[in-house]
Amino acid sequence: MTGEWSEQRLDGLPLWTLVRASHLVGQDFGQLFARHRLSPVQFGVLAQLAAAPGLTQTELARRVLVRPQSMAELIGGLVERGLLVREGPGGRGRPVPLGLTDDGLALLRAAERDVVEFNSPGALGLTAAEAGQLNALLHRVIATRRPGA
Amino acid sequence: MTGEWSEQRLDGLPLWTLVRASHLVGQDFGQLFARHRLSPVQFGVLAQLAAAPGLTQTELARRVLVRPQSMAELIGGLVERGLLVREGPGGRGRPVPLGLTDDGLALLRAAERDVVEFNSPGALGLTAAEAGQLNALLHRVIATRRPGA
DNA sequence: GCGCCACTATCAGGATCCTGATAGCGTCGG
DNA sequence: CCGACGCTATCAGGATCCTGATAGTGGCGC
Repeated sequence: MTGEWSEQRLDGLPLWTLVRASHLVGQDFGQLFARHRLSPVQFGVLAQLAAAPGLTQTELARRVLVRPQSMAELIGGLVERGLLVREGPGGRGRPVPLGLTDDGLALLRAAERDVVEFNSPGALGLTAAEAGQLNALLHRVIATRRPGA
Repeated sequence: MTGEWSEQRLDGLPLWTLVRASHLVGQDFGQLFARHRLSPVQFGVLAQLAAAPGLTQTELARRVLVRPQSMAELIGGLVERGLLVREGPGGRGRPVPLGLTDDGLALLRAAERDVVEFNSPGALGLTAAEAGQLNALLHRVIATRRPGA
């Protein structure tokens, strides 16, 4: 059981394979979003904000899985580019609702087109049915790991 | 087609789901490996080295998907802890073969036990058959994205 | 033999995200 | 009324990995 080590001992573990695959895919996502001068996380912020306008900074952080501290600088860049607006006075301890501008929505749609193309079954090396299966299984894994939402 | 934005527009995209799932899983992997005072990448290095002793720093970097520059510090830590040995004189432009010590192999096995447990179908919320399917599909995605190896 | 070249390791600086600590706001019980 | 508490935003410092540039090694053709 604990004989010689072989590389294949890890190949049968779905979560380890998942992380390796994501590492690869994540790099490509980075390049894809860079064409729109966005980071993957920034794209996530835009998407969340389009679905639920008026989200606060911390709430947004929860949804894209980063810490609230990381949001400040990230959002600052988007605001400077006119893609987001801070609504309300803001300030040290006051919640700041964020909103998407028209430019922000337009950029989101443009980036989404690329993302959809990038996810086409052909680009994945899978059939449409297999891509659907993969997606469903991944959602199950997420649901198991995040009982809340 | 470009109507109102809804959050579900991204939910059907396998690669985007993949990255989100990996984000979650990656955090748990980090905690898991932290119990052995390892980072996920360091575990990868140990595993690669167990499978193929004598690998050079750059070759190792290629296999664990980081840049050679990131390896120096990472390996330094492992050498200081006596898990790895640099074989040969080394120096500025000379290839430095790395090797695993007995302690390194022992730690690798201990960590692997945790990883296997973490990957049990129960922990994934999947049946064994589904876990196998997921793993196979992910390997297909990796293969498509890395025609070489 | 000698310069060119592919490769390796390393230095320097930057981007991103983290943990821990600090400060302002609003509510709710006493 | 007011102090405790929970929440929000922010500051400070650190970890990790990146790109770009520098330096040493060994092989190859001329």
